[in-house]
Formats: sequence, structure tokens, C-alpha cells
Amino acid sequence: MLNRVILIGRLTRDPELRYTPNGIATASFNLAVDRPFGDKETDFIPVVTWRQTAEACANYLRKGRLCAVEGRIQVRNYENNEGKRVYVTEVIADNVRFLERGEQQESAQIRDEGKPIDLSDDDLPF
Amino acid sequence: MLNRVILIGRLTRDPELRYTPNGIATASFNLAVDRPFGDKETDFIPVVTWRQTAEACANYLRKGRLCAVEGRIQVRNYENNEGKRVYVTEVIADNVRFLERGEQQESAQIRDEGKPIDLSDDDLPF
Amino acid sequence: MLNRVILIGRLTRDPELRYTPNGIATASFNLAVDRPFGDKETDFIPVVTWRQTAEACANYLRKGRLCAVEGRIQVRNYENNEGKRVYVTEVIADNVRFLERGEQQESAQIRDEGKPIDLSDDDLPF
Amino acid sequence: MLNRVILIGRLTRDPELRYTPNGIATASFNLAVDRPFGDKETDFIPVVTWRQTAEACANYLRKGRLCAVEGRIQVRNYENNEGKRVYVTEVIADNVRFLERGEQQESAQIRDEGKPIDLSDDDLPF
DNA sequence: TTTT
DNA sequence: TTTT
Repeated sequence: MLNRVILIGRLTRDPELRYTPNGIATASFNLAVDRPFGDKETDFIPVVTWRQTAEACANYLRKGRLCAVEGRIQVRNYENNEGKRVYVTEVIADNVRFLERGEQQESAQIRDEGKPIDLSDDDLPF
Repeated sequence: MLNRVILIGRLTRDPELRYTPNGIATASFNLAVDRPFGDKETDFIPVVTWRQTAEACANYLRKGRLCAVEGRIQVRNYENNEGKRVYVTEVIADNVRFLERGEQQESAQIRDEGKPIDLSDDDLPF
Repeated sequence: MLNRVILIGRLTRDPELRYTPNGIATASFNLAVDRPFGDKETDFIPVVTWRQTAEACANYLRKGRLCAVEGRIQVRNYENNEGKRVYVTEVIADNVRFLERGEQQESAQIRDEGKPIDLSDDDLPF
Repeated sequence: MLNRVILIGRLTRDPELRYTPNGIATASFNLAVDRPFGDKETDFIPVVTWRQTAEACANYLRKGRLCAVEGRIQVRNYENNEGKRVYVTEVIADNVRFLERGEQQESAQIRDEGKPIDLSDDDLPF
């Protein structure tokens, strides 16, 4: 009924930009988010974005860069090649804010207002 | 640096209450959270609570009951018996609100203010 | 850059539904939100919704009903009739979930995806 | 029942640090938060912190600095010297993250785990 | 002016 | 393996 996530962290690598067969952009990256304690632990959280948000992430985010992500938790599952069901949890982000600029840019507006894409499995770029 | 999740959903089963060897309570359950679209999809999100929050969940929550959960995303990983690294994503909840009462209760105060527990692997009840 | 609020509380009165001169619906109500402590204090927080969300609130919410609200804090100000500047803080909600049903309904989908309305002062219904 | 706010914005001035008669630190500042649209509007949102969080804010935050704030909305009211009831809405922050460092510091841990302070009116520093 |  |  309600599913909201807000993260601030740093990218562990450059974002990966791909396109579905229908030409829809999607960008994926992992965020390193330090736990709020003195124990120096870090969670590495997979983030997925779509459309203009994806393209803006690919353009402006780089490994090590700090950003804020707003979205929802999504849990998908599939059968792997050994016939076992695998669960994948990702944050589907509809809003990403760049908190450090590279050379020139200041945080552009990138908010994904779009409806979810009904992808058949072959559409999926991963 | 910041990691905040808020969910509202229904329990898919009764919570499971366990205790670490040191006597610390922990309760686990899955929340069914409908996606915010007409596509009738649902995410099943694992939630873990500790201490009094765990005991209150075990006492007051049941399969099908609606609740709100506030916490953070945690990603842990371990090597399974085939030597493969498995990633487990859970919401560690520090605040749970019961949105439907059973017979008598009204939503008690259950907020986990505690510092994280430094468990060695053998302490873990799962 | 980022402004997100999530509230769960009860309406102190029935929502007030109004229309701008251009026919855009807006609903307002106050949420009573108990503080998360034993001190029995309550915050009364003004909530404003627009368009279909406004109409759904007017249809389904009533005084005393529990709901969840997702939105952003907005601070507007105006000069009162004594020439003093008055600040008004409201939560502009883009997502409202009905957590108790009245007679028949189950929580319909009501999410305001719309762009902000550029109202001149005379458009404002209050 | 649930009241959660997350903001990212810039300080409009240096924080103001004060102490209650009992020696409890409190820091106040306004955050400028741009609206998430092309309309170039900004909300100026008052933030209040307590204890170590207050002292860390006073030490590390300055006018113009970017930060993230996690807390809850509080609405208090008082009678002004003309006998009118005035409503004041503030975000009581329990977690502040410094997103830009000044000279030396990196974002220290500043989380207010404390119970609310039961202040009599004369304790209040404003 | 406030709700259960 | 999933809830209303």
C-alpha cells in the first residue's frame, strides 16, 4: 500500500546504461550506504532507474559520486539455470539528486513520473 | 549516509520470534505491499525487528494484519553450502505501528532505540 | 532539493472540498498525529490535496478516520489585513492511503501525478 | 502515529545555538529547499535540533552549506502579545548529515537518540 | 477550532 | 513459500 525509500550514498562504479528492445533507457548502479553507527559497516544497495532519469544518471553520475535516491523497494524473482528460484531486491528510483557536481553541471531536474513499463521477459536488458 | 524505508502492508504469515544465545529477541515476517499501479503486482518484503519491538510484533501481529514499518535496508551476504555467495536484503525496522487491532489491543508504543547488536555468526538464530 | 513527508494519523474533521475558478479540485484537512513518546502529545498537521486525490479524499475520508499521507512540506506566506506577514506550513500530499474503510470501499488508487498548478491569487479557493 | 520528514537543502544563515536553563543545547536554522519543478520556487523550512546534534550543527554547518535532515513535523502554538494564537511549524531533526565539508571535517555521526525534553515554558530559549 |  |  505504501513503499518509500530514501538513500544517500556513493556509487561503487559508473552507472550501466542499457535500452530495452523498445528503446526505453534504464540505468543501474550500486550505492554504498554507511550504517548509522560506529561499526564502519556499509550496505551496498542496487538501484534501477528508467527513462530520462536513467539517461541523466548515465550522464552525470560516476563511481564515487554522492547522490540521493528516492524510490521504492522491488523484489523480483526468477529461476536460475540450476532450476532454483532466486530473489533480487532493488530500489526502483523515481527521483535522483546529484549531490556533487563533476565539471560543469548543477543538479538538473530528473524525476521519473512515468507509469511502470510492462516488460515481457525478452524486453529486459539484464 | 542516510537509509530510510517506510512500508505499509499485510503480513503473509504470523511473525517468527526467536532468541539469540544471549537472549535477545528478534521477530521476522514478510510484508505484502501492493505496487502503486493498476497492475495488481505485489512485493513481498522481509522485515526483521529486535528486542521489545520484536516481542510486541510477536504478541500483536498476525497473518493478514495491516501494519506500518519504519527502518532501513540491510544487505547481508553469506556463502551457501555450495560455496556460492548469497545476498539477502531485509528491512531492519526500528518502528512498527499496528494499523488493525486484534481483539483488545490498541497500538502500543514499540520503538527500537537500541544500538545495533554485534552478533557473531553463531549468535544468529537463522 | 529533496522534500519528503510521510504521516499516519486521524482526521480531526471531514475534509473540505473546494474548486478553483478553473475547476480544479482541492481538499484540505488536519491530521492528528500522536507523538512517538509516552507524553500523549499530538501534532495537528494541515494537509492539502489536488485533483483526483482531492475528490477521493472528499469521498472516502471522514472525521476520525485513519489514513497515510505522502507528500512534501510547503511554506507559503501572505500579508494579513494588519499588514503583517503570516507563514502557513502545509503538507501537499500526492499520495493518500485510506487505512480504514467506511461502509463498502477498499482503498482505491489515488495518486496525484500532476504538475503543480500555477495559481494566481484569485484562483485560490481559500 | 507516524511522522517522518526527510529534507535536503541549504542553510539560509549560520545555525543559532542556544542552551536551556538546564544546559541542554539546541540549534535552529532554516533550510532552503527548491521545489521539484521548473518553477524556481523554494520553501524555507525551520529546523530544530537538540543535544549533540545541535552542537555538531553549530560546529560544522554554515550559511549556504548543503545538508540532509531527518526528523518529524512539530506544530506548537502560543498566544502572542496581542492575545492571538500563533502556530509555529518546525522540523525536529534527529539526524543531520553534512553533505559538504568545510575545511577539515568529514560527516561525523550525529544522531539524536534522546527522549524528548519536558521543558517548562521558561526553559525554552526562544 | 482538533482525532482514537 | 506469500497478504486483503
